Amino acid sequence: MAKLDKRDEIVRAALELIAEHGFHGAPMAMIAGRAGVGAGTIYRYFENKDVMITELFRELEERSYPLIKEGYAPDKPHRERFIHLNTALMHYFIGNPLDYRFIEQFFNSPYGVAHRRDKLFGTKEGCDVFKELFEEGISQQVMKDLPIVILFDLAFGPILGVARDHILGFIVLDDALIARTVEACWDAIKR
Amino acid sequence: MAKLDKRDEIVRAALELIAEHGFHGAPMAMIAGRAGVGAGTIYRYFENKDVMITELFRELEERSYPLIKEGYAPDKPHRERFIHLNTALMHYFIGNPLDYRFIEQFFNSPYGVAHRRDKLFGTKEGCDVFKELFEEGISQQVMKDLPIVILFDLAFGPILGVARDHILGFIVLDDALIARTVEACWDAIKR
Amino acid sequence: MAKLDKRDEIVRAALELIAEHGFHGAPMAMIAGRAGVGAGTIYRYFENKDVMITELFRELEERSYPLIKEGYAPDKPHRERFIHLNTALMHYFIGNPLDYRFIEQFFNSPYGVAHRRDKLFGTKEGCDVFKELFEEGISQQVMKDLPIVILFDLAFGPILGVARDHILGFIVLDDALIARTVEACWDAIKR
Amino acid sequence: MAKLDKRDEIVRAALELIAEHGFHGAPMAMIAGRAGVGAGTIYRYFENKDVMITELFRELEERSYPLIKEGYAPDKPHRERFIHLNTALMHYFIGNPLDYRFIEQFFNSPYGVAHRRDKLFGTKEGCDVFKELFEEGISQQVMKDLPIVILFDLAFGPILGVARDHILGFIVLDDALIARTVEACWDAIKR
DNA sequence: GATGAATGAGCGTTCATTCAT
DNA sequence: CATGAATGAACGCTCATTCAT
Repeated sequence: MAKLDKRDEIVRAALELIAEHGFHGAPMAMIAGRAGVGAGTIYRYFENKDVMITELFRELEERSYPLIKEGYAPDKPHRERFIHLNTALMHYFIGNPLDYRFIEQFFNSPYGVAHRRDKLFGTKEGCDVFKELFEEGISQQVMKDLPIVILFDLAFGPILGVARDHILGFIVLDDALIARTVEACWDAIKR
Repeated sequence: MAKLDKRDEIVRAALELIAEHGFHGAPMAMIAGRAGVGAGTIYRYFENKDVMITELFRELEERSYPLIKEGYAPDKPHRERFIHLNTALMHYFIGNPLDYRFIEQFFNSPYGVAHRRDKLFGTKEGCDVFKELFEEGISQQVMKDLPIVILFDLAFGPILGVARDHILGFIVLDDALIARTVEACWDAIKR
Repeated sequence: MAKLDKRDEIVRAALELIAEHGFHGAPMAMIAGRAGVGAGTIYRYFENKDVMITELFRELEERSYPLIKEGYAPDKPHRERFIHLNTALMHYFIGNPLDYRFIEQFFNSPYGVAHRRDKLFGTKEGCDVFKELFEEGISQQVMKDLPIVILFDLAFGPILGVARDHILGFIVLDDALIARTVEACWDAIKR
Repeated sequence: MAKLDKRDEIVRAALELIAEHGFHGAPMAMIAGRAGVGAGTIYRYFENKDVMITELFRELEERSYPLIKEGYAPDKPHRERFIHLNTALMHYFIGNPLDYRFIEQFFNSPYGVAHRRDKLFGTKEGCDVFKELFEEGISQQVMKDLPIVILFDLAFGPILGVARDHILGFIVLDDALIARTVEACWDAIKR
């Protein structure tokens, strides 16, 4: 097994186990076992468990970003662009429930708070398309003139919730329902 | 210290510490210490940590419910009723940040999932005002004809997010901003 | 409830619970609960748990002694006397399984060792009939000339074992089987 | 310290402490301390305390069985065979007082009851020599026609008792005394 | 570099005993 | 006298991390 393979296996195993059992239900030894490496080996790639989790989130972000941006046309109207992005996001979540569960846990933890702080105030890049879209939408008076943070909450809060309800089996999403949900989010932010 | 005082102290300490550090960051011994009681004392009032957490949530629910329903007029138009409730909810959250953080942790945990399931499918009462309002709104074609679960997500997801951002200091809410946020939620669910 | 009643209730409850669950499976609070008294009340009658257990054993001994000696005729031949006593002992055990279980636990514990030491070397009275019978039996060359301790083991060891097997359901004793077992014990000690 | 050494140290420490203080008087931390290992180390070798105790008993059994059967001649008369086995058993006990005390505790506990049940009714092998000897002895009318369980009690009850009295210092056994005690047990079971 | 046995601090929980009422 | 709420030391057990091999 090459070096990168090992790292990948660790990442994969950690994602699976944390998604399934939460941070505290996924001991390092279990992750190592699932990854097929020694427990000590994880520490060659990650300084400690916290760092591993943060790193893992970063990789998820990087992996998902292109998927969401795929087919994104910056020239289309704001509404269309928003719907494109949010639909892609929803599809990403329900198509990758492990990723979703991990991200949800991450946001709802001290890690998530720090991360959000960095995103909003720091120099960290990430949801830049969204940010740009929102800023443009506000300035062009297509969207409500609310703090951008609030627009994020209006746009993504329901998506996260609906994705969770689907993954947990409370509802069964189909393309029509996704479209109507995303549309409703647009109603929330549009002028 | 009278008996009820002790229980209250435990509840208060648990709420504070869990809100601040999460379930796993709030050991029973630390809760006992903060409450000024012996470690074993907690177990006179709660069978175990899980039961304590569930109970704590239930008390929060009971405490908040009247606050939210206060001044609620079932005869007013749906829009007004919705805005009343959601505004009250937001005020409750930002006025009781400890409660908010605890509730957030609770929902994002196995407890929360079970609770949500009971609420949605079971006979458990609780968010009945909301449920009734939504069902009525749908049938009277004032609100979008979406599964009620999705309406919940559209209505509360943003509120939770915005409340958190305020509590964490990412934004500073005032009455105007709250009003406009709640209004935006209404836009999401209204027809 | 009069004073003696309380003490009796405690003794009864302790016997039941210890017989059923062992010393460590019978917390003082549970004993108090079963006895219908407060937890602290036990300590008015017994200095601590150890003392209570020792005392309890002593009472059992006192209670059983007359039952076993009942109908004992010191003039009869040794064989007949031995068989009378051992049969009575067996009947006592299988007729009072709680007593048996408690006694068994008691013997098999630090308490039991100390008690046995006192009995053999000290001034404590108790199994005097047996002791006299054995000493007489030896001196009259009816029984084997073995240390009296060994005679005790030969005479009672099997009785305890068979009683336990009956109580645990490994065998079903009837009068004939008891008679033959006791007879076998006699064979072990007789010359 | 090699891997097997650690396990051996744990086993030795557990045997010593349990023999001396009983199951409840031998906390895992104390066993670890005596063994010179960390508390968690025990759990690398045994799933939990119960498993450790059961395993320990099994190892004792395995260790003792060859000692007891050594020199056993299945062709000799029943009497001689019985005396050989029971004498060997007695020697094993008084030569390994720690083993004896542990075994005694084990039998007098829920573990022991379950074990006995398996032995008597199940397919578990173990005291097979004894069982065979007894069954043969009964069918050839050399021994009393009693349930085999009772024969076990008559044969071993006294041995256990006498061994304990020796270990506790109530008597001092020598070869002659052992011989006469074993002989007495034979008298109990022989026709 | 890779391993996994070893560690021990820390967890949730129990229970004999005390003492204010 | 009787109570039972309160205690806190002690228990069995877990797991992030280290380090000898």
